[in-house]
Amino acid sequence: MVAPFAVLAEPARRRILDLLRERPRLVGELSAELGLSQPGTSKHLRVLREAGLVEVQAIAQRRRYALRAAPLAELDDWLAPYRRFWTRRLDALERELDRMEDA
Amino acid sequence: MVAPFAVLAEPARRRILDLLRERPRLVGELSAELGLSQPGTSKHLRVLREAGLVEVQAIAQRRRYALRAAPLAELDDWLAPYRRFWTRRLDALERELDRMEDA
DNA sequence: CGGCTATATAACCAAGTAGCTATGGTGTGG
DNA sequence: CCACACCATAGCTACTTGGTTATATAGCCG
Repeated sequence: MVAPFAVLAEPARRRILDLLRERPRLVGELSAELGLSQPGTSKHLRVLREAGLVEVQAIAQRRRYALRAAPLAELDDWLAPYRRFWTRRLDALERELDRMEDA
Repeated sequence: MVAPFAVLAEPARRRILDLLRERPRLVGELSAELGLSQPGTSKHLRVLREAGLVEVQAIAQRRRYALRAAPLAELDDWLAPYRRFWTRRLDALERELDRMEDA
């Protein structure tokens, strides 16, 4: 139940979640798509599992991993109070772009 | 221009941003509030600076650090496609809580 | 100018970790 | 029931990193 920040610091793990967002996958599929060794993939999956970010379904000797996005809410909560800081800037940028289009 | 994920994996750095969200601060203030050594604090500030998450203003021999939230948008972008996955669950939870209140 | 304050950088160390290969466990299918 | 496929874990290594102390740089003030 480590904060998801540390878990998501690893690009490979973000990539796994991106893939699972599409549909659940077997370890072998993930390993192939990541271009990573099978044990390496399993290690990342373990971290994600312990963080509650994925759930496993056993199908014979296979393991189907699926996304569990709930813990990401914690990340969103941390982010929330910052949102107004950059939306302002984006608004300013948009106005700037609009001005450039006019010219 | 490292992805902000790795930068924010460190609790001390998230704490720094939280403090700067309130108001800009000097290194000494941050060091004190974090309970960290001054060099340690400076090291974190360097990482945040290189990630574009803070900006510095020199005042004599002091350094006033301020929040620059723009790079957090990248984090928000990554998070966006996941949002619908847990809002569903939260909605369900809310309905459940409403039901409990009624009882 | 001399000493003090504020900060950055350097050098070092201990701990964590991501990758690998090797191996173990388990269920399938021929 | 046996050889194989799928996956997890163990064990190793190289690298990264967060913390420290020591030192350098720079500006202030008496």
